[in-house]
Amino acid sequence: MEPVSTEHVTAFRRFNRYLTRRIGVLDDHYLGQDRPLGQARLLYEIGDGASLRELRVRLGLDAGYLSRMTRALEAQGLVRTSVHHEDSRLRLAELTPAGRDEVGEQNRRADALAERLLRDLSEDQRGELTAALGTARRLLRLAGIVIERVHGASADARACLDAYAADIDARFPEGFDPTALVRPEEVSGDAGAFLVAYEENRPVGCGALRTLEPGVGEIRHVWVHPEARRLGLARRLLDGLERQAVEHGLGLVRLDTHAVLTEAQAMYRACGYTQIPRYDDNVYAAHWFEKRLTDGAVR
Amino acid sequence: MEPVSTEHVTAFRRFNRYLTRRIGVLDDHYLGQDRPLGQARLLYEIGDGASLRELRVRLGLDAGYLSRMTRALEAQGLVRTSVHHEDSRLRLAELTPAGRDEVGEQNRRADALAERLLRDLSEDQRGELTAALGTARRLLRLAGIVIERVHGASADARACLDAYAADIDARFPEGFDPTALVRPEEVSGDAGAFLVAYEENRPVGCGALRTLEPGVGEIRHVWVHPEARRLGLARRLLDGLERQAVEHGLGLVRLDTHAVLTEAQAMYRACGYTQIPRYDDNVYAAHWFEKRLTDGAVR
DNA sequence: ATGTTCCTTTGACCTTAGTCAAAGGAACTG
DNA sequence: CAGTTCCTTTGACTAAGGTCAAAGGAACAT
Repeated sequence: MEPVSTEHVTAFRRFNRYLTRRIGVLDDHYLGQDRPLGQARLLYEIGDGASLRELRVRLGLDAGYLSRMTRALEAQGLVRTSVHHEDSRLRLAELTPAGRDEVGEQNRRADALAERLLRDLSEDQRGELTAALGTARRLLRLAGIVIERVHGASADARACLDAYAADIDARFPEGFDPTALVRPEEVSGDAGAFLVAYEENRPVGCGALRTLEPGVGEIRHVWVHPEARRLGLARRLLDGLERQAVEHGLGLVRLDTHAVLTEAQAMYRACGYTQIPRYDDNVYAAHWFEKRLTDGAVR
Repeated sequence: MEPVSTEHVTAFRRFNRYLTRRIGVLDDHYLGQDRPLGQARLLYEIGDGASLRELRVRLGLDAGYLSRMTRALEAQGLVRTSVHHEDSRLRLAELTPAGRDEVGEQNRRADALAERLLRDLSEDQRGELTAALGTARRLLRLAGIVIERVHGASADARACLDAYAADIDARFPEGFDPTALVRPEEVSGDAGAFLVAYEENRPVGCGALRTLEPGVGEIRHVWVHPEARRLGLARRLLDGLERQAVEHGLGLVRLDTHAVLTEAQAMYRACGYTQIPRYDDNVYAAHWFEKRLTDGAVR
């Protein structure tokens, strides 16, 4: 891993310092009106309803503390609680109309604050700012995603593959038959690898590597959750799979793609893959690629 | 003023929310170690020494609260206080070596946090992020600067003109004689205008408008503090001065520039000024420009 | 010199934020 | 169905953050 140069660290910290000075302080106190911060945040987080358990985890609060705050909001008529239908240990919280008003007011104030901040810029400059913040957010999100190797039969792996299958079933004109997916044992242990990308502990992408023949691997099922697209995550997954291939002694990797996945093809080309003739009988494939990973290896 | 489209407001708020979620929470608790936040912030703010009064204003704290916190830090051996030489009502606080260590540790932790955040990006992506954050900060700073009309003899006006004079004295090969500056009454009331740009209540730029002859104004002394350059502030000042000109019934404005101020010349051209022959006997001027502000006026 | 303003300290208080442990009811496990 | 785990509530505390008013000393204005 290349070291992070101080230039970038400094730039990042400078920006944070500036932004917190400029808005962070105002933000909380101003937006929460005269309501305590904790309550304001809780109100906001309840949103369209959530169980206390969920809220506890999301906000990282002590159970007792949360219980009391919820009761306080209830006493103010902003929140209504009820018992979960199926699991009566769980308590659900939802906003009353008054609570919704309150959150709406919070949002209006935040908007007004942002608007006041942007007002003195020209429309061009606002566009430039929006673009810059978009880029920054995209990169920070990408930086926050961790990729881990999991067993092909793990719950997260299955969840990703299910989402992947549903996704391409909708995109391939001929649909997609889930039995064409890799079997868990093909992508686990010495046979291959399965990578899952996590954003804030939620799986948002995956990729599989299996062995085609000695020294030759195949990359399959590179998928990114719709909400995590356009971040550059697919490249990172591909990168991770290639590293896995090398570790598995697979100096050459191949992959195929469906005709409709044109962005994927462009990505593979950009990552050093070259088109080759059909190497399998995958009915969904229209293009085949390969990439040599280890130098000097003679086949 | 053009309205701010919701797109930009939303983008800005989304970014803020994201960043606070991602780092804001960690930041404070993590960086302050086991020291209370208030104390950690105070320590950081004391930096190379400051009076309690200054700190009170900067941090927006209650006098009693601040007094107690300072004493607490003093008791921990992190801060030393003394009485101001000239005004013995004021109390000065400065860091002891131990306090400096503590702040150093805070900084190291903040750096480490930033570094961990950036580590998983490629060097290219880090560069892109740094650039985006730089752009965002530049624009936010610019948006936070307010331009006000002040009297030409006011303290802020004089301070800006002094800085301007010193600045160009250093840049003009032949130096600059401050008696060539506009007189206060030329740029005040009906005769003209003096604008000062404030960033967080500190003057960071200025510009003057005076009447050359009926219907013709002259823009002079457009200056931006070195730390506020490259934000686009000069343009905003110029803009403000042109508006003042129109309000003063000056449909045509002229200005001159010194040969060495090439960026300024480029800016004037970009803002619609056209070069004209010498119209004054300013010994420092090498180029003369003018711009018509009101349509249809016949001269 | 005298009244006013400014800065800091101190005492008295209050709210918010957060922790810990005990306990009770519901669901899950074998 | 017995034991365990999970979720919530309650009581008992503590620390931190923050406010208000009174008071004393220093500087400033006239």
